[in-house]
Order: sequence, then C-alpha cells, then structure tokens
Amino acid sequence: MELRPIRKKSAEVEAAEALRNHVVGGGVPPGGRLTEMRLSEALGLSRTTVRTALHQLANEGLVVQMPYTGWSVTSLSSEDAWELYTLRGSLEALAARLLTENLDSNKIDQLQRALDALVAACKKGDEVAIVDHDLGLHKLVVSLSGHRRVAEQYRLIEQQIRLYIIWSDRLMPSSGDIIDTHRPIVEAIVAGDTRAAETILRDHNENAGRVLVEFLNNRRDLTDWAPAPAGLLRSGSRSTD
Amino acid sequence: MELRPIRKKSAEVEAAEALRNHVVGGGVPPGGRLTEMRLSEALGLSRTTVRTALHQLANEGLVVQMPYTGWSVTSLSSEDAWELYTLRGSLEALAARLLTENLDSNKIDQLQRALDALVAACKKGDEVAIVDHDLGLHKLVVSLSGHRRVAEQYRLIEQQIRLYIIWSDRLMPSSGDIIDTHRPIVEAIVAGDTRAAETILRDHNENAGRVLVEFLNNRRDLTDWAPAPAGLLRSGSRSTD
DNA sequence: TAATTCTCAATTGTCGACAATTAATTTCTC
DNA sequence: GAGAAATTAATTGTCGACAATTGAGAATTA
Repeated sequence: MELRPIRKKSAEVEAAEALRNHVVGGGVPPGGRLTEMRLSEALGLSRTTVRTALHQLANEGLVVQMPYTGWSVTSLSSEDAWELYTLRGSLEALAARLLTENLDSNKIDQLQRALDALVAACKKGDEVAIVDHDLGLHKLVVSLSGHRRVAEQYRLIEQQIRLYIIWSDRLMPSSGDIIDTHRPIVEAIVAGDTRAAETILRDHNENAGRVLVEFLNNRRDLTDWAPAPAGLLRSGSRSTD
Repeated sequence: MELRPIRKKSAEVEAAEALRNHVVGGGVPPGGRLTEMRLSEALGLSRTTVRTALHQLANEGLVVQMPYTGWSVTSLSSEDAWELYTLRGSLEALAARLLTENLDSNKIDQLQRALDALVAACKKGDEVAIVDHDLGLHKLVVSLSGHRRVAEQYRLIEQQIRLYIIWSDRLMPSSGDIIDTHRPIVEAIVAGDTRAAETILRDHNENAGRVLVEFLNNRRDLTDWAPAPAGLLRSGSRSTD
C-alpha cells in the first residue's frame, strides 16, 4: 500500500466543489436563485469564502451574478446548446488528431475497454450507465491526447452540458444507435486515420447538438424553467434549507 | 445627444482589469511574485477585494497561486506555447468555418479593411502596429463568427500569448512574409471556401507555434526568467512601489 | 384610482482584524 | 563547524461587521 501526500483543501475550493455538485446535480433549477447568506449557513462557512466559490462557478459559466441582487443558476438557451456542441466538437477533433499522431498500445487498450464498457451498458439497457460511459469515452479521448488546456476547457463545457441533461427528460436515441455512432470513433483512432477521426468526432457532436437544439425549441413553451431570455430569476428554490 | 446608461464598475472588476493590464503589459516578469498586501496598498483597496481579483486572473491562467506563500505570474514553458497555438488554431478554424457559412457584404468589408490596415503597417515597417493589426485580423474573424464562447476562449488565450510576446525580443518574420501568410486567409473566407479557410488558419497557427517553441527552446539557457520548471518564484519585482 | 414618491427590508460590496501556515533565521547540540 | 531543532517574520486563509445598492411595497397626491 502506497502512501499519497495529504493536502488539506482550502475551504474555498471545498465550497466550490460542493456548490458545483449541488448545481450540476440538479439541486437548483436553471434560473434558480442563490443567496450568499443562505449558502454560507448551509455550508457552515463565512460569507466571504462562499462568495469566492461563487465567483469561481461564475467563471465556469454555471452561475451568473446580478450586482447587489444575487446569483442565479445559468439558464441556457438553445443557442447556448449550439455553441456548446460546436465548441466541444472542435476540441474533440483536435484531441483525436493529437491522439492518433501519438498512439501506443496502452492507449489503444484503454480506448477498447471504454468502448466495450459502453457496449455492455447499451446491451443491458441501463440508461444511467450508458450516459456515464458515453461521456467517459469522450473524456478518455481528450485526456489521452495529453493537451492540458483542451482537457480543462472540455471539463468546463461538460459541466454546462450537464445542466441540460439533468433537466431535460431522456432524449437519447436507441441504444443501438449509440453503439453505431461510437464504434467508428475508436476504430478510426486505433487505425491511425487522423482525418477520419477528426471528421467523425466533429460531426458526431454537431449532430448531437442539433438534436438537443431542436428538442429545446420544441419544449420551450412547455417547460416552466427553460429560456428566461432576459436572465430573470425565479424564486422558490428552497433546497438549501 | 443621447443618454447612455451609466454602470459603475465594482472595485473588484476594476482591480482585475488593472492587474491584468499590469501583468500582460509587462509590469512583472513571468515568475515574478505578487503579494496581496502590496497590491492592495498600490491600488488603494482592501486585501479581500484584491484577492478576489487575483482569483479571477488565476482562472484566466495569468497568475498561479501557492497556498500560504503567494501569487506569481505564470511562467510559460515551450510546451505551454505549443498548447496555446494548437488550441488557438482549432478555435480560429471553427470560427472561420462558421463565418464562411454566414457571410454578408458588411463582414466582407470589415475583413478587407483589416487586411488593408495590416498591409499598410507592414509596408511602413511600424512593428508595434504590425503586431496590433495582426492580432486584430485574427480577432475579427473570431468576433464575426458570432460564437460567444469561442470569442471568450480566444480572449483568454490571446492574453497568455501576450505574456510571451512582451518578454521575448522580436521573433517576427519579415513583413513581406506576414502579408503573404494573411492574405490567403481573407481570400479563402470571402471566397466562401470553408475547407480552405479552416485549413489555412489551423496551419498558420501551428506554424507560428512551432517557431515560438523552437525559439523558446534555444533561448532557454540564456534567459533568466523563462522556464522555472518547478514553479519557483523570483523576488525583486518592485514595480508596484 | 392611477401614478408617483418615499420607506424599508433584503442582499451584495468592501473592509480590517485575527488565525493558520510557510519559509527563512537563529539557536542549540554534538 | 555542521546539522537539527526552535524561533520568528512574512504571507495567505477565514471571518464577522459595516456600507452601498436594489427592489418591492406603503404612503402620498392629484
């Protein structure tokens, strides 16, 4: 058993992590309001510390600040969804290119295992596991590329995408489709086909984005939380009490 | 005369702007140390406010924090340069694609004017103006794409790139080269040739990145500020006094 | 009653003080 | 004199308090 260094995390970063999980985990609906005082009571920290954490989340695009008024969870429009998915596609394409140019057997193994796990989850029909392994495969490509800045950017985008996923009922295609769209990704990469890997990843993401945009546009009049175009807030989020 | 709304900026964002300018403007060398106390005295603000601003800069990648020890200006390695330029190329390629798919005469005009300004600066040999208009053309492509997230990402990357430029003596190619490498960009975009625009912008950036990486690797032993691999700090930056 | 002004409770913006931690310096021991 | 231990100076981490600002509701006026 190996000992790893213990580094006590500062209250600031712990608060940021807790708030991040609270928000992307669906503890507050998009547009829901957050007040520094209530959060500091709930977390048992000073308001200054919570405030720093909120600023952090604001930089990550998860909350927005209204001066002297409060913080609210980001309300994402369908245009935001489009931006998110085009950007994600571009980052993944870059990562895939770097990865194919720098491949080794260990990385190939990891990709294969990730794909197998996704296939298994699809065959089993476990929807939670499917989403997990779907995102997992994409994240693996990014992380294996070894490009730290792309990985960091990707992390932020992924969290914003989660804001949708939690609050929109399942809009996934059939599990067969999922396998069919992901297997070519791994195949192109392990084959070293840079051009194909780039193209597939970009198109894959833009298609997913198109589906989501359409879904959001159709539901706009049904959901009560969705667009909030002017960034208005909605009270009633007492989940921190 | 029309009245425009007055919005008083909070001290936090003003501090962030001042610090950002100080850092990217070369007021502190990479690796140079910053202390909250001295900055708060220099700016006439409380340490808490300055601290918030420093956190903001840290999120932008301009400074790094060492717990209970201090803040220092990011020291960029040659690997950082490579990451910066590959990422930038990818973002610009995306922006160029979106732009060609959504062109109008007004945008074409702006592109032409930007290119003309760059050419004029090159012919005049004014190096400051060249850098300005070079960056300006690239930024224009991004901003005309209408993709807010790409624009924001691009802003951050550009600031980090400035950290190099300020502290490395001119490593620009001849002004003739600059014209030759930029004219095709505008030509491809206004011709609506999506594929070419993407390719040119990506390669253009990756070449610039390669040049910079090589430059940094060669100078590594000469410069006294450059790599600081373990993130060590250097005192003696009394520029805030 | 409709429109305007005033008031006030709620919330963020800013600050200075104290605690925790680090890194250098000094002291101590051999 | 050299190395380890204790001390100390410098700096960040955290906190509670006060000031500034906002938005909604009450009071006012025509």
